[in-house]
Amino acid sequence: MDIGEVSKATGLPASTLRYYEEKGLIQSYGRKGLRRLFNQKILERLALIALGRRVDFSLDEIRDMFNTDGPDINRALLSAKADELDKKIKEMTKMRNGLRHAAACSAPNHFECPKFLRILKLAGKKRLRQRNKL
Amino acid sequence: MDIGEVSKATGLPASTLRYYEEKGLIQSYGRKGLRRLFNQKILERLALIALGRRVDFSLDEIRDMFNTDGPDINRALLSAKADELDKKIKEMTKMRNGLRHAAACSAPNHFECPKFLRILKLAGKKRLRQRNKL
DNA sequence: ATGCAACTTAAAGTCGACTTTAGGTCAAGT
DNA sequence: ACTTGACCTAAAGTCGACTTTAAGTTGCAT
Repeated sequence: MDIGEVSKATGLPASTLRYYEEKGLIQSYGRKGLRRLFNQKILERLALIALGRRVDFSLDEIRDMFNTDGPDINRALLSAKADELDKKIKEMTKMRNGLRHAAACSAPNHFECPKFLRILKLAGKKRLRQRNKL
Repeated sequence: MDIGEVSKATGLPASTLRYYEEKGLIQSYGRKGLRRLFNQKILERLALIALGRRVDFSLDEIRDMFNTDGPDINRALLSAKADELDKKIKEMTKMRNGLRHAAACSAPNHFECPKFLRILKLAGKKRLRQRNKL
């Protein structure tokens, strides 16, 4: 298939496909005249790249994950990436819960609502509490 | 507190704080000469901004979420953001599971391993199966 | 054989989120 | 009074991920 077909199939502009090739994320299997030729499995790879982008991997990271040279290095990289995702999933979950509360909350400034802040685990400690029991 | 203290307390460079002020994400309560003066609660707000950034909100989005003018508009925005996060959490979970498998998988090309692709729900359908039962 | 839509390249431009630079001001310690 | 380090502003620069532009080439339908 030529670049236009890949573009149509994926929704990505041809310029993006050329850019991805230049960066080493995809390859064409040859040319017809000047024109790049891609085979079917590019579509799967592009879907994978799109998913990677959605979960905030950089193009360089994605390219590295495709590189199967050092198998252990790759394994470690994948693991590290999984850990990173795990951390982010937790933060996003916390934030989502906070936002759900804020959207339902009657307080006029969500962002000072103690419940909201507690959900986000921001500033739980009351500072300046006068005359603390000693 | 002056900008240097805020910077020390948060780890953010002063230039970033000025930039955030310029963009309307934070305010100083006044000046001493030229120098901005911030009060304590800036720290909480900056922590919130940092969390927002971590979960991929843009500065404009964060600023909008702080704006409590149209209470319903704000509510709708928060809800929409929560939905968006939910969607992303699901994608990230899928990707994390895929990566965990890939890191443990014996196959040399993780990215063509059918199990991996199935976890990511990419390309489940075998195309070109010859002589299909009619 | 001709036309032209779809391709090609290299280089410049854009956008968000900052950072860096250049040149200036000033509060506070000696 | 003087120095100096921390602040100030406006403007330019950087980085990643593309997009746009300008100028050229070519497969294919007529």
